[in-house]
Amino acid sequence: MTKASLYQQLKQDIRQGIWPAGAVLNQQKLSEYYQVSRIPVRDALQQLKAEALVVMAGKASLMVPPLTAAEAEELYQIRLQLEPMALRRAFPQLTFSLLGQAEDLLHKIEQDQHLSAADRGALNWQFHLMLYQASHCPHLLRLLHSLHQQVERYLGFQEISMNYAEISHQEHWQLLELLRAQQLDAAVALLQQHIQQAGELLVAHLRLLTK
Amino acid sequence: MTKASLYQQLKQDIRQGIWPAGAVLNQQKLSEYYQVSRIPVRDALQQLKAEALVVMAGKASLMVPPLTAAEAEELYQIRLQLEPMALRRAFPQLTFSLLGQAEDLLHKIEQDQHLSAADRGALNWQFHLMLYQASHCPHLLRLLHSLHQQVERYLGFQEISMNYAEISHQEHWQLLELLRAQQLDAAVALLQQHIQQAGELLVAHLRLLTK
DNA sequence: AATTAATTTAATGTATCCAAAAATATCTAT
DNA sequence: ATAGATATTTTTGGATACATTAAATTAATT
Repeated sequence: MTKASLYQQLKQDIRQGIWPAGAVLNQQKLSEYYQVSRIPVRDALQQLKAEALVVMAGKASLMVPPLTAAEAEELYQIRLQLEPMALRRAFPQLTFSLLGQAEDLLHKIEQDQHLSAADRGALNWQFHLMLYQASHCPHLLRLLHSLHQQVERYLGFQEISMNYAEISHQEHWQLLELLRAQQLDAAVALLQQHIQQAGELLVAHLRLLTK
Repeated sequence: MTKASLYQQLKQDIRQGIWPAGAVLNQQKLSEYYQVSRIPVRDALQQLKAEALVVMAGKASLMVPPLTAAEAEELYQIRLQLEPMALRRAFPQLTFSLLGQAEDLLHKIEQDQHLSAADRGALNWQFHLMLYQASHCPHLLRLLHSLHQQVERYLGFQEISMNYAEISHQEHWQLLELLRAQQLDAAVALLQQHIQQAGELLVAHLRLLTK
């Protein structure tokens, strides 16, 4: 288990609930669990902390942040501001090659019926990223990637991702069509609606759970 | 030199050009310079890397990222999307106490004529933050803070910060007035103009320098 | 009985040492 | 002389050991 992969592993394990929301992550436990010394654990935690995938709990300890409707709402609002921007900036440099690669991803999602929620989520994000990366805005892409990782923690709720998968998928095809037809404004409008809708669905669900 | 302060110190020293853009930061040099072992240096670098205040140079080495017009433009565009959002979300919870504290900051900037560019920048940001923090959006505030730190690296160009200081300051007073008068839309419009103008000034200056 | 102070326990922070990897310099062959 | 390969040096990554600080338990006092 090398350093970069420990970071990846920890992140994945947080997503998958091995270290659930609210769990306190101490270096010793983690170093025993992953069979490494505390040093790489610290490095990984430091990185995760900077991305807010773990947060301070008390004065020196770290924990997996709890899931709240308020946080989900905030994250989606930020995406709602930034993703349209990414699409607009990518648009002039979108090539048919990129659009084709994006289409390939959609086909892959359609064909593999037995995808886990996590895998489907990853592919969905790859689709979005494929479009955005033509923007050549490294900071923006980094931010969006980070936001998406935080949102991903909420997608453990199977009901949501299942309910959402179909609408979402259809809208992805529409998005591609609009981009092919050079209809930027319509594409952005669709994207906004797409994000807002997903956010509202998630928040509504979370509010039900916590009441 | 304790851990948290080493991180702060390094960040400040990068801002102040002790480690200039393009400089390769190796752990040994830093640990000698700051008279600590490599471990806290590594921690600090890891954190800075996650915030993109240092970037990979080659396969395993880190460097202070170069300053480019393209990056500055990107950072200001992101701010332009997020800060209006922060202000809108803060607005309903803005108290006269907060507005008063913001006003105090403006007075402080006015009175201390002999402020360094860095100190002035810090106070300016505190002013903005004072308004935004009522939004109670931790992620948004964290993002904005991070963006601001990156932008700060560009404010070493004295001409810019001087040229900009006066306009900026006047607009800050206007912003406060509009908020006191409950004119949210006008305040947001002013804020947008304020950010865009600052961004354009900076980018124009950078393009001149690199040509 | 409750609250605070003190002591113990546990966790984090740091230093030194060793191993692995990367960057650099050197050497050979064309 | 240059390109490639090899050896050397430098630098980063990781483990163990120690110091310091935070947390928890216990004891003492009101």
